[in-house]
Amino acid sequence: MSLPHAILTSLLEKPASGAELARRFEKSLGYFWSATHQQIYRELARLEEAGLIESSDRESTRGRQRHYSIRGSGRAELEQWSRAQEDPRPVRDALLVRLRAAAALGTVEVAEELRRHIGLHQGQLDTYLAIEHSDFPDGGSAEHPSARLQHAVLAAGIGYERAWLAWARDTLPTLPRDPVRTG
Amino acid sequence: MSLPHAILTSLLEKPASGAELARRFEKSLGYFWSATHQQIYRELARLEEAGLIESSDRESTRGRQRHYSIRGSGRAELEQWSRAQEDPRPVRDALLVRLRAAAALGTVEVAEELRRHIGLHQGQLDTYLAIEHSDFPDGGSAEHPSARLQHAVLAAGIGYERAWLAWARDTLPTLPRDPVRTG
DNA sequence: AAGGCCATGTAAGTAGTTACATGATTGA
DNA sequence: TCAATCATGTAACTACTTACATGGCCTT
Repeated sequence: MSLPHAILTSLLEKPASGAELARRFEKSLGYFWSATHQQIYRELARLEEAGLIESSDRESTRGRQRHYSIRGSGRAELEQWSRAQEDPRPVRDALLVRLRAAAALGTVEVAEELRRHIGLHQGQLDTYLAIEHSDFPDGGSAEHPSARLQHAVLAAGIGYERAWLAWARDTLPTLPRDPVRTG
Repeated sequence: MSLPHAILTSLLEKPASGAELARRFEKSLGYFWSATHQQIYRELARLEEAGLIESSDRESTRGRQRHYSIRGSGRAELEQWSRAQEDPRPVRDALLVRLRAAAALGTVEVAEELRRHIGLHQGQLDTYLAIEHSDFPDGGSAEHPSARLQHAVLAAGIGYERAWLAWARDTLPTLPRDPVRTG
């Protein structure tokens, strides 16, 4: 149940339209809780219905921008949720399922796909590092508490990608050789 | 779309009943692709309908055990899927959303909950390490290809938990102090 | 005024979760 | 024999995905 709370958080940081929220999810929030614009619009409608947020235009306005901001009850809901206990959900990684399938089948070539994923994860890591460089240039010592938390969230993403890449680079050379290519 | 393929993989390793599959998901497969028994039974019905697996008892047998095994077409489907390209899904971590919410709210105590999660992740890591110790005692040098892949999958889980714990232990001391407790 | 783009939205389908129900087996 | 447990299953709901639709605005 994190999507509504992610939206409330983003609106608390700054009021926005649905499309603007979708853009924020694309480039920051979505790194650890992704959402499509369809999910966002639906959730905004629910949150407004529940009285946790309010918009400039109460009726359905197709095509016209509609600005949302958080209400007091929304902030209260967010405080309560952020204090609650909630266990971590287990990881889901389809690539690991495929590796295990390959192990069971005994014949399948997986090195190529693993290399492709290494490229994708490296790209994600580079993105995180670029954000860190631009948003937290001073290395983290002198930040005030809220910036520290934001930095910590980013650091989690960086740590995850680095661990993934380290694992993949350890694993790759242990795999059966793939067919030699000409050239 | 990994659940049916995870089930096919498990049945390829060894035929099983639904409950036995649920137990396997509990203690190994589920570490990177979890599933409840309800999902498993539903998926088994679909896979049998599609002709990819077969069971001892064709009719609905409430209460009585029903053994499934994979058919040739199921193995073919699994081979095709394990060869396919499929991009990684973005990470979803509700705790990071809560940290970001706490940063935006400015007042919320998060250290306690972070410590609780450290305990949970440490427990998961210990579980993985125990499995590694019992299933791959020789350190990984002399394993044959299929065992190497299985070991690699386990190593991914270990690497993930270690990275998470390292991040959390770096982050914890940077958080605002929580109320001093008596005693 | 027409074409392209942007913002908002609808619809349908799939996946995952939570709560509950029923028949079989076991063992006190 | 009856309570506990196990195996299988149903139902309802929520979350997420994919495909498509509509209205407004901007540019030419």
